[in-house]
Amino acid sequence: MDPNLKPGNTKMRILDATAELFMRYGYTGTGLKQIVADANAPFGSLYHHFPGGKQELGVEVIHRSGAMYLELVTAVFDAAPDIVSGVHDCFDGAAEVLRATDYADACPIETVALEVASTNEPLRQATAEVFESWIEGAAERFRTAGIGDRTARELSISLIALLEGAFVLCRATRTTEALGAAGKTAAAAVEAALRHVAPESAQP
Amino acid sequence: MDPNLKPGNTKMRILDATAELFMRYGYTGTGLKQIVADANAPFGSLYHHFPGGKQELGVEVIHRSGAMYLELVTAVFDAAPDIVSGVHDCFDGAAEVLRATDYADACPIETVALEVASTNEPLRQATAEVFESWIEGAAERFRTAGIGDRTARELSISLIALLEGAFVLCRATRTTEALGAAGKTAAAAVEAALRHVAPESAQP
DNA sequence: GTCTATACTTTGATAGAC
DNA sequence: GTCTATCAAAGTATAGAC
Repeated sequence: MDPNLKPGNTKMRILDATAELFMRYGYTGTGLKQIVADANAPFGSLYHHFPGGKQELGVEVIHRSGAMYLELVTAVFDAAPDIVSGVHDCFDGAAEVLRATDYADACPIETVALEVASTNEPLRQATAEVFESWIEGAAERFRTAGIGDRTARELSISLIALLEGAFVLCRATRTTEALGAAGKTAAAAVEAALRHVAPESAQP
Repeated sequence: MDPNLKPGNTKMRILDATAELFMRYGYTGTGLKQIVADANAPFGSLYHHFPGGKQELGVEVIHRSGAMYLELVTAVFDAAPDIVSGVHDCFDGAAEVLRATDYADACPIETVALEVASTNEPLRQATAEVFESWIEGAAERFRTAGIGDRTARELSISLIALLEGAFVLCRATRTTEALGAAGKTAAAAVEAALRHVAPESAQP
């Protein structure tokens, strides 16, 4: 880890503030002035730490948020007694966070991903890399549970799609109904995949 | 239908242009100047037809795009020999459109929904109404096939979440892999629900 | 109703003093 | 490295001639 990124650091505060603003207002909706205001940083230091301006800051925030979210989900799975419980915990936990933050904090990169997909190639690539890391992170876990390569990847993609799609519905409707329904479907999909695993290698 | 909305109409052209721009660049990323330019309309007529400015235009576009997309999906299902085929056709068709438009045209309101969820209440409400209409439209079809009320709604929500989530992944990665995986999971979920339907009332 | 010109604000970005 | 002042451009919105 970069030792220059101590908490309380100016650069660090800028990164954290940007991550939170991106989650709520998206990339285009977040102004640099609002970022430095929230980070209690002078305007000039933003361009000192990120000479590439908003885009460079955006790329760094995407990668950072993506890595943190992966860690978070990994921790939830590690704490769960089995994979299916882990899936439930993820969706339930997301619903809890969403409610607690007045339906503001869902996925840290989803909004940005959609905004930049057709307009900003470096940012688009950053979001793609994050999603790929999530997919492979989940797939690895499913393979360890004995699920075949191809199924593991398809299953991972489907779970992430269910989560991201539910985030859209929940934030729009200001309810957690969608996360509940999607969580059920996700758990069922994992159970179905585990049912096809040879019993001796199964780790439910 | 409002007879004033003939094709070629100024108002109509503004609505169409805005819908397309929202899909690619989102709400914040779309400027009014760009809208009137794409619609071949003078700037003043935008505020003549939409006195409420960008927000009023946005609400109308959301409702319009939502209704059109519902019609489109309904037509796909009606043309399919059975429900499971209909699900496959939807995901396959979406993938085809995405590829044909260089990964630009996915869901007409998803990006906007995420952008405005925490910032613009009238727009947020419009997106919520559209999603609710989609959910109930799908649920109605599943109930007709004999699936119970509660399951029909949960299934509908999950399918829409899978589709919206896959859109994010596909646009970010510029591949259609996610729509393929999500489509498989969606079809499997419908099949599982149909398996629990009493045989005499089943309409597969 | 159509269209042009313009007002006002905010945006991302830069220069340069300290 | 920190911080202030300012720039040019783009944003939404309005006024008013035709």
